[in-house]
Amino acid sequence: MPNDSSEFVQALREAGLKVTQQRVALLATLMESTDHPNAEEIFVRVRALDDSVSLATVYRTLSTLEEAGLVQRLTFENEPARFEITPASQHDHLVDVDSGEVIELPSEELNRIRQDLADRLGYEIVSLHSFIRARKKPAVS
Amino acid sequence: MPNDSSEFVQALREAGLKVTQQRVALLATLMESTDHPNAEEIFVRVRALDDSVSLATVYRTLSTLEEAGLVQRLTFENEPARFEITPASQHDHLVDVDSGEVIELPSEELNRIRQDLADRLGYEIVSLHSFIRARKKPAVS
DNA sequence: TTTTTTGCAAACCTTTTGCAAGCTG
DNA sequence: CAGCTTGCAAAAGGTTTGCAAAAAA
Repeated sequence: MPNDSSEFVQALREAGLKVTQQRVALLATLMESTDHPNAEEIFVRVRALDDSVSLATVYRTLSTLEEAGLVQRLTFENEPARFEITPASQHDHLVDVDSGEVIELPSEELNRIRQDLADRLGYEIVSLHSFIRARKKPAVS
Repeated sequence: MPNDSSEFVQALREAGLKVTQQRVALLATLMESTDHPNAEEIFVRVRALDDSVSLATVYRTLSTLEEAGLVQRLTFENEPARFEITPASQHDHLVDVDSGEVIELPSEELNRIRQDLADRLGYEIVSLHSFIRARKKPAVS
């Protein structure tokens, strides 16, 4: 396994996962992606770095990395799952129903309230999945 | 089409939809369900009322009713979509990752904050999909 | 060398769809 | 009666899996 210097190699080691070319390529791809690509899109992008990667491996690796907490799966309606590198702080997503664009919402306040609700019910939060489907309002003159 | 007295018949009329035995049966089923069943489960329950209903119709009807705003689709991870009669007030869902149980969270405050965030970005909310995956904490003595 | 990971292709599962027949308004 | 709705069976689309070969530790 190449290039121990990479931050991804380290992340994989810390997660107790074997360091493979494919996993590193996938993490690198996801790190460069500012949008929220789905498996198919990730597949295309990963192949630019390593054209040996198969779609099956993309799916398998995404699940593995999700389980390890390195990647976050976003489950929206009527579309394949999207993915992102686990963000420093949890946030909600606003999905533009017309363009499909995803905007990340700052939500410390939302997080605090949710944390509180869960606490009160005796639950600890495992993960959060929040998206608001919304439509751009005509600009106010 | 039977029994005009039913509240469901009226709801369908108001939505501008044709009143069919299948739609009424599906609405009745969903109204009786306190859990959040998926299409397959709804299919089984509807057949208790009207054994002519097909699974295809369950899916088609759910989509139709969703579009009409009478039904809400809940998209969780790694499982088929679940449905509920459109609730009086929007709420978040807490999903017990061990049991699969879904708990509805009171969230006027969350709603207000989200409304605010969307407003500020110039968006109007179309629908909300929020679920928190959580695990029961051991009871504190 | 042992064990895990991968590629390929086939399978899976949920959801959608074409079509002819049956209802609704 | 015109047009929407349904049942059936087949198809679609995203995701998973069995297996033998390849790579990691």
